[in-house]
Amino acid sequence: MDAKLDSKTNILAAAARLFHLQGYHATGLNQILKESGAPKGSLYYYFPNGKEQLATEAIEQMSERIYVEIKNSLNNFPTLKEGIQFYIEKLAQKFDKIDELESMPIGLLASETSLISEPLRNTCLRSYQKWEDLYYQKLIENHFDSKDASHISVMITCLIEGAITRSLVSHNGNPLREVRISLNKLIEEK
Amino acid sequence: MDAKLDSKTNILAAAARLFHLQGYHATGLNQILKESGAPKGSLYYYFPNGKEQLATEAIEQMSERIYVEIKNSLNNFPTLKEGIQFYIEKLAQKFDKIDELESMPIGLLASETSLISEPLRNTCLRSYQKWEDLYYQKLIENHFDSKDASHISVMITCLIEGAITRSLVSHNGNPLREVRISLNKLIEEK
DNA sequence: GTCTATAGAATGATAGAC
DNA sequence: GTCTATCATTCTATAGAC
Repeated sequence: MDAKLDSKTNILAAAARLFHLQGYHATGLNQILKESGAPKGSLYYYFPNGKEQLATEAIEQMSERIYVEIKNSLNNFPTLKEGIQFYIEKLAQKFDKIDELESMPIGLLASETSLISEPLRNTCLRSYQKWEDLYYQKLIENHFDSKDASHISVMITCLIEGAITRSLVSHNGNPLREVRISLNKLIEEK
Repeated sequence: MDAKLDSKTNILAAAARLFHLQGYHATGLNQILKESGAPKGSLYYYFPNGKEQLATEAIEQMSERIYVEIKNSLNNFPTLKEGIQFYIEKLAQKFDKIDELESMPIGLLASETSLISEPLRNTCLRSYQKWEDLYYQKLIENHFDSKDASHISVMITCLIEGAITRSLVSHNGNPLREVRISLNKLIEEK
């Protein structure tokens, strides 16, 4: 039973890593299978809808991982302002050593697939909304009104995704740090 | 002579459109040729370094087009604050009718290629820096000090790129409009 | 149920005819 | 110089052996 589960787990783990690092179209099923050690038949046994299903589940897994990471970051501090600073600094550090980068949020996959696959677009949309809800709830706790809270939540997603792209091109986490500073101005204490 | 130039021009125009809409790996050379009407031999005659060279020149062309668009937007207004609002609103409108979208800035290509091609990464980096220099110069004109101006310039790039991704996933330009509002707060008058 | 072998199409690239 | 025909490779997906 463990072996069975491991096969599916291994395929999904390899897929998640490669999809988020290289993108949807740059990642072949053969590469995923080679890295996971599983044969091709297993992939279509566990993921009968092929590449699209594999990508959907990979995004969901990554989404959940980031959700937990954000949640933990926010829980360490009384305000969103402080928590988000901590989270972004951790993110920035990943981009300083670009060679060791082994995962990043879903922006690349979202951009690649939003125009060609409704299931993948919806998965990405739900991910963003789940993260934004974490920000939103924390802002409500911090006595922001609902309208401001929901505005700032979307802003944070945009800022982080854009800064990730910009950091990737710069080969360092400095753009993320610029964003971190700006968020201080954007999230005014109530 | 016109025919010669047209062949190269047509290939590049089709490539620029498809690369920016679909991404680097999702766009095949055959698709580019089919859309441009040119035969495959011509592509390798005009772009001997193949797909990578074609993408480089496509990004440079798109970069220049956006540069002019930003420049014109800023020239219409006395302050960066007002000019950038105008530019972003124009951008947002493109995402409201997602089916008619026929080009968007370079974020997707940048994310796809920054880890696998130094020439493409450098082309993207130069594009971002050229746009940021427009913002920077306008801010200096508006009497911002150099440090603030350079910080805000990078911020704007990150915000716009992130909001484009977010708008793509939402299938409307609202995230871009949220960003537009926030920029009012982030660019404080001096 | 697990996996091998392969189909069928598309990819980027090239050689060589005209 | 311009373009056609084809290369080897890789892609996703499937049929069928065990």
